[in-house]
Amino acid sequence: MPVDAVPEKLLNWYDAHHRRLPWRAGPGEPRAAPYRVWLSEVMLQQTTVAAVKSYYAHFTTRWPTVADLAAADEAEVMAAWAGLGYYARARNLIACARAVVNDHGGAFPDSEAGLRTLPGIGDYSAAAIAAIAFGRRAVVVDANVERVTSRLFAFDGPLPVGRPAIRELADRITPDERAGDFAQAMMDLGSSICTVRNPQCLICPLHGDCAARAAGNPEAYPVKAPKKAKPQRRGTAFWIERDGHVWLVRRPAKGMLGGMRALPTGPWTDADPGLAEAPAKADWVEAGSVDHVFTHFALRLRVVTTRKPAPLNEGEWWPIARIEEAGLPTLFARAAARAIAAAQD
DNA sequence: AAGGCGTGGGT
DNA sequence: TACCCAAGCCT
Repeated sequence: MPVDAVPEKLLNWYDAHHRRLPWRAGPGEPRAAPYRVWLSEVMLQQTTVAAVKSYYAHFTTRWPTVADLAAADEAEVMAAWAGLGYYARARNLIACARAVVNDHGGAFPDSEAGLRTLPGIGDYSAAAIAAIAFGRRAVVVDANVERVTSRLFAFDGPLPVGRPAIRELADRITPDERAGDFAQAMMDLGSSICTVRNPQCLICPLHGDCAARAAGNPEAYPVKAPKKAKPQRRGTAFWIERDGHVWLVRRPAKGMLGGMRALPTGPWTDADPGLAEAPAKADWVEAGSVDHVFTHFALRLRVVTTRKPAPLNEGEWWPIARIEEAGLPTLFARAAARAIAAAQD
């Protein structure tokens, strides 16, 4: 099926129907600032537009330039990221801002290769920023592009092995001009029309060009390798209270929820660890448990509380009335809510 | 290079 | 309900 007309059709559709998003250039503005494009792309990695919006607004208000972010207090940035997930992104965000200021004179590299060297910027983000912020011709491949492209060509090589081949197909339809708009058009199309389930082929601008549509099985693409089962793990969180304050720790920089404030916990294992590795000697009171699902395992976190702890180290007393300002990841925000609710029973 | 790494919305 | 999945990156 010939695809020569695909770029023009898609760009025409984009001109008429594209989403208005805070990080996109407004009318009369040719391109958004590289800092804003970069910030939005990092936030959008594996994350929905709806979830990103309020975080993007806060970050751009609190840190309007890359220099502001480079000079920011790390703990404040991590707390501002709390709830968005994939916290390595926040650590890399700070490292990247500092690299731009220290190694690139405060300006983002304007090429895909230059961007690719920065922390937290991989193949996708480098291509997206080069195309959207700098007008470069780059082949931008995210999950939307993989879905649209695999359907367009009825490409049935299973992911992730088939990924390089899909990139070749995407390269074939990427125009020399307006590659940034083309990429965003593919993503808008993927999010609104060429969806994972129930694609709206009847209103798709590429209806007549799509091999999967012609075959009547668009939902069959992309083909994916089977996924593994999620193990169930168990752990215990310790809510230690004194004079209206709770004891919080900071998790190690690497690993789950790395660098984030948290309630103390013991190890997360396949059996209930109980009170093993409690941070203090105390008479623990049950406060219930929280079930939380991560990318590669599910966790049942038992919450226990005390108001009379033995001495503690390496942590801080945080006012319970302002617990939402601690920047707890969602797991611990839920555990905290459980402890507070239990105290009122 | 396969697996670690969050969360919330949709079906 | 239980599952799927999202504008991926890093090691």
